[in-house]
This record gives sequence, C-alpha cells and structure tokens, in this order.
Amino acid sequence: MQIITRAEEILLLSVWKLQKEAYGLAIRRHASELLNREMSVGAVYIPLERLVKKGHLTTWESDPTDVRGGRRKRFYELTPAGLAALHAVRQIQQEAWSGLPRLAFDV
Amino acid sequence: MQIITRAEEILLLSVWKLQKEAYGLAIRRHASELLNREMSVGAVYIPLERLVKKGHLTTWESDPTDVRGGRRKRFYELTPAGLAALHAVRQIQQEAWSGLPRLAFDV
DNA sequence: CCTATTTGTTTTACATTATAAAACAAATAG
DNA sequence: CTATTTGTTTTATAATGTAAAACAAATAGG
Repeated sequence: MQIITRAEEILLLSVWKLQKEAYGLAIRRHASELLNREMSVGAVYIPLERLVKKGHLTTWESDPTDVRGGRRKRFYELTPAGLAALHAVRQIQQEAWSGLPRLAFDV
Repeated sequence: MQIITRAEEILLLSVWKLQKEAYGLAIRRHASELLNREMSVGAVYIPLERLVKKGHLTTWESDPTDVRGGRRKRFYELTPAGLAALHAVRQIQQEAWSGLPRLAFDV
C-alpha cells in the first residue's frame, strides 16, 4: 500500500505523544489504550523495528534505572520523515472521509 | 489488529461514496485516486471479497449493459456492520490524533 | 461473420505485515 | 541466593496486500 499501515500510524502517534517516555512497553500500553485492546509484545516491537529501518523513527538504549526490574530501555523518537508520513496519511483520511452521501440506514 | 485495516477503510469508503455505481473497477478507480496511486486489480477484488465474508459489504451481480465490453458487473453495498466498523475506526483516529505535543522540528 | 478491442472479474503465486507466545536478560526485594 | 519485576528479542504462524496472468463476454467494424 506504500502509505503507512494503521499499526504504523498508531505506533508513530504513540511515540509522538509519549515524547521522552517513548520506549517499548510504554508505547505498548499507550497504543493498547488507543485501540481498546491489549496488543501483544510482538505486535509492538516488530513494527517499531520496521519503522526504524524505514527511517520513520530513531532509537537508542538508555542505562538501567534503580527501580525494581528497571533494566535498560529502548527509546524511540519520530524523525522528520516519520512526521511527513503521518501528515500524508492524515491528508488521505480527510479526503476519503469528505463528501460522503447520506445512507439509507444512517438516517 | 481486529479493527479494520487501512485498505479496508479506503474500500468501504469508496463503496459508500460511489453509491449505486459501486462495482469493482469503479471502486478501483476511486480508491486509486484517494491514494494517488494506481491500485492493482487484485489489490481491490481480494479485499472486497474479504469484506463481504466479514459481513461489512453485500454484493450482487448485474446484467450486462449494451455499451462496448459492457459485461455484467459485481456491485457492492455497505452493511450496517460495515458502517459501524467505519465509525469505530474513525473514533480511534480522532482519539489518536488529539493532544499531541509540539515537536522540535515541527515548529 | 469473425476477430480486435474493450470492459470487467477471478485466480494464482508471492511478499509483507500482524500477532501470540516463548525465550532471554538483568534489575531489586527480601 | 532466588523470587519477582520490568523489559527486549526471537520464533513461528496467520492474515493481508499486491502484481500479473487468466478468463469471460460484450460491441465495433471491416
């Protein structure tokens, strides 16, 4: 489809929204809330890696923190290309949802 | 993902928009315009069939028309379930795109 | 007529994406 | 030390997306 998928859109927006707290599990929690549905771990990390490969996200690892189980985190940040991809999909959405006629069972 | 995919969204909206003219090739033309990109024939018919199977569309065949090459067409129409699926995805989109902080390179 | 062109759908074969589940890693609590 | 917690990576499979080819049937025009 070439345009980003819905999963990619949700993940990019989650990274955007979470700002400095955009790491794997936090992104998973946020995206799951948006979708009203618990995403599996793989359903987050694998698309995230793809988005990095495509240049829509950058990523780096932090040091461990001193909370229980607080090991190193992999953080993500939106790139200008990622933002452009979001704008592109947004525009298509707005066009696609405009000018729709009234439906028989909608009235 | 359970929520409809982007391809499904675009196809359902195309069927909605085209009303009584919602058959395979017309849907393909309309969806291609929305995406600014020629969709292949298979990229339309196969997802359409899937949407029928899921109960988001109904379908039927017309008689041939008397224009050159005007053979029978397979028409599609949105079901209430299809409309509900569109509304669901719309709501998620609006939530996902709200409350986004300003970005460094966006300013 | 008959064959070229046009409009249309179906099928096939393959690439990409999505997903669950398991494995792995490393931190602190007690 | 070892149980629990937070976190990432890997594996294996299902679901979707796509291009291209095959198939079907209509009219145009000599």
